[in-house]
Amino acid sequence: MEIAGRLHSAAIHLLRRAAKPDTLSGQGPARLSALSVLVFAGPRTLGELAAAERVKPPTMSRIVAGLKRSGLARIQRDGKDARRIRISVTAKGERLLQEARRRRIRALADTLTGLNAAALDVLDQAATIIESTLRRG
Amino acid sequence: MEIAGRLHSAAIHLLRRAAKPDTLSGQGPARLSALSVLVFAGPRTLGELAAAERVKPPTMSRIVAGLKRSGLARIQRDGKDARRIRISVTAKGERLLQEARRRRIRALADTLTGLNAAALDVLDQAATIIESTLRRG
DNA sequence: TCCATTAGTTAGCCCTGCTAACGAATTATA
DNA sequence: TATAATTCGTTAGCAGGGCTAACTAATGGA
Repeated sequence: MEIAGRLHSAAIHLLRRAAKPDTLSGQGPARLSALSVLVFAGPRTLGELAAAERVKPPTMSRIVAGLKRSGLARIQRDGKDARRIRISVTAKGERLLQEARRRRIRALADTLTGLNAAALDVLDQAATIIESTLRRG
Repeated sequence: MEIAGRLHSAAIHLLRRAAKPDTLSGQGPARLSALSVLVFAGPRTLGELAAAERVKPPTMSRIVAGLKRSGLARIQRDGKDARRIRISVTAKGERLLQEARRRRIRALADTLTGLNAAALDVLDQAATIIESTLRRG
């Protein structure tokens, strides 16, 4: 319980710090997050994207509509199952995500510089543990 | 540099998970966060609350209106400066906040229960590193 | 064939962020 | 002192992001 409380607090403060430069991309956090799934995990159906982001299909439907409207993702029909749609990132989308990511890294770099290799390793491991734990849960 | 991005992603997903039980309170995250400021830092004016939460005054104005409508906060006129309003938490508000906080931490703790001692130690250290680093930056 | 299931969309609700524009109160200044 | 500038908060209106309910279309099984 104690670790959970401190982790929660740390996550909140970390995100507040990191959220600022993301607004420069002109895209909200949900779109950037969905875009990063497409970039790092490849094309996905809407249901898969919704599950990965832990939101309901109608929510993801609107997020994807926004990405498409902004030219960051494209929609293709699935040949085998006409109910499914295949969502993939465009060159513009990949560029925008990488730029947003670079800005975010730079913002955090200012606060993370000064940490030694051991401390960075701890953060790296923590990120891995959190992601895998949440993926299982 | 890779670490910052992964940490950001982990924090997003962690908070998204922890936010789930908060919906049981019937209040959104912004209201709960503002309420916690009132509980732990005492009564504040609207401008002070907005600054503490890093949102603009119109946003905080609506959040406070919601808290008042739900009977979680009360508004008093400032005797010295009639432009200012003094916002304080009610007994109901304090009760609701503590319950929501307990639920949130518990939900997070539940997802961490499958982890071994070494993994928990990594998360503990990571929380410490993040908090102290952000406090300095 | 007919019907249940599945995938995605649409409509409509609420919350939360913003800017612009406003009214009221205070403070500074001519 | 009268007036102008500033400050505090609110209102209006926009967009994003979450949800449920209800719908269409396609699939697949009985």
